[in-house]
Amino acid sequence: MSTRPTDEGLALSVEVVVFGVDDSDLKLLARRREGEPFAGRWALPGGLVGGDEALEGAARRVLAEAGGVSPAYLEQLYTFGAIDRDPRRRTVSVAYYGLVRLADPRAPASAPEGGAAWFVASAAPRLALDHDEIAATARRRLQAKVRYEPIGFELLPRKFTLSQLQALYEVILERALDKRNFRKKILAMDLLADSGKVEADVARRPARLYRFDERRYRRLCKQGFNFEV
Amino acid sequence: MSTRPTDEGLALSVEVVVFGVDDSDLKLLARRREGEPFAGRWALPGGLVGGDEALEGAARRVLAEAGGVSPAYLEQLYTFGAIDRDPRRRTVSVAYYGLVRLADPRAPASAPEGGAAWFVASAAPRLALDHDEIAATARRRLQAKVRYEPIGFELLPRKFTLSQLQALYEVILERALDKRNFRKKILAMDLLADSGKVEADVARRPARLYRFDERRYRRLCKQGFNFEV
DNA sequence: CATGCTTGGTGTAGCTTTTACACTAAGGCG
DNA sequence: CGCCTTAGTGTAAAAGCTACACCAAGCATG
Repeated sequence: MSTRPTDEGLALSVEVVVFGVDDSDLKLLARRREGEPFAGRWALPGGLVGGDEALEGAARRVLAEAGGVSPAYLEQLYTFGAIDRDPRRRTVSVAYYGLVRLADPRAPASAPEGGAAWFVASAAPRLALDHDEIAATARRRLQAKVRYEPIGFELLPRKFTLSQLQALYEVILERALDKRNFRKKILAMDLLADSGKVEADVARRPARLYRFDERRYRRLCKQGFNFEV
Repeated sequence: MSTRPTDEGLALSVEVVVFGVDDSDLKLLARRREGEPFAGRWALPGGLVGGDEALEGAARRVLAEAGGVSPAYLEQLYTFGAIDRDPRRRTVSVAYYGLVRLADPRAPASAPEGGAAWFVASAAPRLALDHDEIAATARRRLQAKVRYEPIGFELLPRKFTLSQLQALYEVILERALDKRNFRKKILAMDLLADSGKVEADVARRPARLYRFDERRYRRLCKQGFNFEV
């Protein structure tokens, strides 16, 4: 029965798995490690939690530092605490996962700052420590959660077409969806507001642009509505 | 940007929410706090994580210490880290939740050891610190999870009747279920093995006793089967 | 300016799943 | 032997899901 006190060398950190969607790929943010061990290897953004810092605050801070990213959605994922997950010292890591709008002009997809880079999630390099496991857990969680909570919208620009939305779900869920059924279902939920506008600068029939109506969503939720795709 | 190093007074603990079902109530294990602050108040079993101790191991240890309980199911719930959640010092707490078979003769429902006691979950006393919030989170998680993973069986004796199972789901989900539809659905999944036996010592028509067939469940899962109630 | 190329946008029929609902069966008890 | 209690069973209507194919609109090209 192990009762060595906590402080004897136990460290607490956060790691953050950030997803974005660019065109038709689910992307993942990684950065090169600066410190030992595994300096120079790719890893998730992360770092120690300050003694007077909230956990989610620490997650946002490490993201701001690594890549200058500010996620539209951020949720605690799981806490990884295997005894030997870090070779230096016992480190317990609270993992978060987040979503960012890559298509937004404000978050240039290709060039995050500070040694960070976006990878297609299914073709990312191996990450240091147990970060591959953390990323895989985040991916499964995203896949599950996107089906019963409308968090997918956080990955699109504010105004989007139904085709963009469908493509997004197809990328995350890794399977094709029927166009008519998808549109029927989404529109029937009455969560999208028609912006009245259409796409510009496309060499084909332009599509209508919709917005996710968060007020209406919250109102419906109170009445027992359940999002599901 | 807060970067005080982790060790400056940051403590890591586990807290465990244990559920059991006795007759027709969902019960919750609590114990009286020994140390300050809030000595003598009811709280969740919990304690500091040893420097060389796994998180789940710590959860099992504190349960063994408080009440002598050994849960049939145990899962990490969430990590609570609000800066002021413990008045003494910054404490980050990894919460777990677990299920025990109260109806089992081996786990006497009424008399756990060591200052611990079972409470009907909806009528438990106020718990110290943020433990009410932790317990509420666990309850929501159990409610969600029981619907798409067959963990409810961990709360019943090994052999059980369909009425017991239905009553269990009604208690956890807090709503009535239709008897015929429930039986149809559960039996159609082909996860229960008829034990061939029936209840004894009941003053009415005795019901068939079933067992949950875990081998078959795992086999079906590999074929893409999804439990759902 | 006509043609073609590309993606947008729409309805229906069959099938599966879910819901609602009420009576007989079996055993112990008095 | 009659009564009490819970066990155990089927069906019909409604809702939801799946599969599937063609015309529309705008731009580009010759």
